[in-house]
Amino acid sequence: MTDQLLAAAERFALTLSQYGLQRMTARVMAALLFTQQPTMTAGEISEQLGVSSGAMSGALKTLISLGMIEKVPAPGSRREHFRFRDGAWATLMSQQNAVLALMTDAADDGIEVAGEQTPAGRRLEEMRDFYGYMLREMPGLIDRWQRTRNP
Amino acid sequence: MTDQLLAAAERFALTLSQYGLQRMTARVMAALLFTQQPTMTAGEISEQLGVSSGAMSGALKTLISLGMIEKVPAPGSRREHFRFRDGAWATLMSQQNAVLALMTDAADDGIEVAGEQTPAGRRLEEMRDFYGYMLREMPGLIDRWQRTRNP
DNA sequence: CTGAAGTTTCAGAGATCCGTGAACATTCGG
DNA sequence: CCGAATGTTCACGGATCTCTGAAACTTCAG
Repeated sequence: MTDQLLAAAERFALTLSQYGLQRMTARVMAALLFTQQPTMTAGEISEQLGVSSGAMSGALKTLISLGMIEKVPAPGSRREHFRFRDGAWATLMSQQNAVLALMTDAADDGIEVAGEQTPAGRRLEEMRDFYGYMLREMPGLIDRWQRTRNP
Repeated sequence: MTDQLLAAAERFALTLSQYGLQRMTARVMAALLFTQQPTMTAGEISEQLGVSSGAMSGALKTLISLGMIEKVPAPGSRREHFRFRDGAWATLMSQQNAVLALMTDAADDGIEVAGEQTPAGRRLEEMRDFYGYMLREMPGLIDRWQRTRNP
């Protein structure tokens, strides 16, 4: 693993962490994305990043729950191996749908309290309509991408 | 403004802040979204939320730069009035395109360093392809929504 | 069954982030 | 112009979040 590749990985992690992802989670994701090995063990990652095994455990758990990485059934001797999942990015984007649904619901709640024919009600209706639209359209969009991959 | 509406606003702000938005920014956004007035002044918002004017200034600046709210040219007497912008949500979603572009670029960088015919290169190609696809599709998606609004 | 390697959990230290409050700047009515 | 009302900036302190380190737990080879 060249220094240049390591540097690119860290740069990427830094960017991600500016967009809401925890720093350690971003670094671990980057490590698994940029490594030339097919998989890495928790120990390898924590050594490469120079962080404790405790931090590893947390970050790996998060990434698994996000559907970005997966445990690999240990080929032979050692312990847990991890790898970046095929289709991880599409999975990540799909999970945004939950957020869209949340926004739609929040708007509905607000409309109920505010009343439809009020300033707040009208504002909330625009919000509900927009997120409702996105919620209907996104799954198809992602689906179409997946179909171009696996025809 | 009923207590019930205020409560719904705070609940909404809390949700937003769990998804990356700063707490204060989320609360101010919620106040302007849920108010029954057409506009609010900075003073009105900070009083309603019980926070300092300093915090207001920062939050309002952020929301303006995000394209979520706008200054209203002061109808008559007082100072700055603010209101939630028409089409704010679509604007917000459009700004995500910058993130998509960033991800695409990061992948390109990585591929250049890693080489195409390597494990890292192939992983990064999937990433580049996915974000490239989203980047091409999103503007049209949002455009179509805007066209249904203003035919 | 035993012990070593690996992993998870968690309390607390350290770092980071955010809002306050006050000083400074700006704007507009008079 | 002047000055009162409003807006902005920023250093500081408190709140929050994150990582470490160590102890407990798990798993597996022998």
